[in-house]
Amino acid sequence: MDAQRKDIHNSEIPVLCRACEARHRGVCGALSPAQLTVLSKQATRRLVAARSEMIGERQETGGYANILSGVVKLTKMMADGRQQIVGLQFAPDFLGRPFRSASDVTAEAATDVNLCSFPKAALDRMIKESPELERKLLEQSLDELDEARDWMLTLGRKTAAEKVASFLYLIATNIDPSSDLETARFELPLTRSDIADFLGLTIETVSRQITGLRKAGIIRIANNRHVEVPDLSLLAERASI
Amino acid sequence: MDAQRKDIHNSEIPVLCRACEARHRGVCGALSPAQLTVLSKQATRRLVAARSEMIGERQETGGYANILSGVVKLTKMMADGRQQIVGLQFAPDFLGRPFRSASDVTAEAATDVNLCSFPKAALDRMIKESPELERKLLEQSLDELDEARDWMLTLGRKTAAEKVASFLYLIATNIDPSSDLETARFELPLTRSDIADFLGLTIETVSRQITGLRKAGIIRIANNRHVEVPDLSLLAERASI
DNA sequence: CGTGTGATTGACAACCATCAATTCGAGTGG
DNA sequence: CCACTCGAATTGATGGTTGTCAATCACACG
Repeated sequence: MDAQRKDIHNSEIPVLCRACEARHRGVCGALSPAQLTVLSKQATRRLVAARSEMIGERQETGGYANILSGVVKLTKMMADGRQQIVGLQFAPDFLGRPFRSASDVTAEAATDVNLCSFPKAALDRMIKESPELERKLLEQSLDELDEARDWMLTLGRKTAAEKVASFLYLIATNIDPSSDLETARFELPLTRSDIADFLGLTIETVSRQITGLRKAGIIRIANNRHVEVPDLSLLAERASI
Repeated sequence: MDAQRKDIHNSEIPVLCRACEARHRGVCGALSPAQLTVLSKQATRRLVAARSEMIGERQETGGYANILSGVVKLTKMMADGRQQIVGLQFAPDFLGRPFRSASDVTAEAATDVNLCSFPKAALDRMIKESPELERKLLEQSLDELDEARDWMLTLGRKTAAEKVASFLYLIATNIDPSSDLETARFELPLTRSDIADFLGLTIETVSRQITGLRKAGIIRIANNRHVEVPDLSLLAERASI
């Protein structure tokens, strides 16, 4: 254990991790090269197809994972089938929950998702050893809390038009690769049905609001999924942000 | 044996802390008697009157505090005045945020609130020294995240009637001292206006739904604030929980 | 008694959900 | 290549839930 820490090779980053974003912006940034080496030996890369549930990634047979690419939606469902998306996670977010969870959330791949996943035990051990890692987890959960609360305002107090604009703005600022802060261009990671479940609306209302934004020139759409926003500030205005 | 140890060392617990619930269920449970002593010397007890903002307790001149009694509401407001309560905190919750906050939340006393507050620097130092404390903070923030997500389902997918029932159920299970899990009896900590802001409704709708529950015999109300719930399971049913 | 704040109740309108029909796009097979 | 199918998305017509505006009530306080 301590011998490993002092290993003369400990400045070498494991191959698997070298190009990984999680090492910079994600939780792995809290790990030493030696710890990364230990963890990477137990890590497996997995591709999860869009629309498949990732139970087993979370609660029960709990494992943890970093999102390498793609979008994961966290959903809650009522007994009668009503559904609400309570969170979206993007690369390089960390998936999975230390300790028990009071509430039941289902994780599902919204798009094809690449994961780097670890056995629960391995990471739990590492959490105990490394306060830095725990700090990172605390920071991510505080960020998620902020996001959840921002969205509560959207759900509780915004009109359908504002909700849809808010959603597009959220996606634009989270996925767009070009992101010059003026314009955006991206593929929607969610279906209309997903968007409705995220916004607490119906698919018909979502569709009508999107049409409204398109006719107003705020957005352009091709193939139902490809979106262009010529002026993000106009979109933000529609979202009342 | 552990209980015995606790009793023996009880004499080392600072006077201020002896009867404090935060030592058992709150973050102070993570501190050693020595740490408690250090912290308690810098702690001050404060009474905050209902309806007064507790800015200064959070972000800017940030301090931290434990809630000893009362209810604190966390609110967000839009530029045009629309408002949403994004969280309620009860004793012995911890108030305040380590690190910076991405979003702006205002804390306000819903009822008269008793606080045990510390200077930011003192607790920040202690966080660095004590992984246990950081762990407690992580656990509380994960709990808050669960609560926020539960509430997102309520905000996005429940009807006005279900929302009001959900709210009453939430309060009943958080405040009622008798709490025999069958019946409940309590003082509402929020005004109708607060309830509306919590549920994403108007005060009129809240009032109508409360009247509906009263006429259906699910609840009894006196003085606008005193509520009795003869059968909590009936209330849960109305809330679709 | 008046005044003020919070809560209730009523009448009406608006927004969004529901139900239904149509269009669009991507596969599939004749 | 076209016809067919299937799911997703759009569009339209209508109704219901909830918001808005307004009046009244209840209670506390000067």
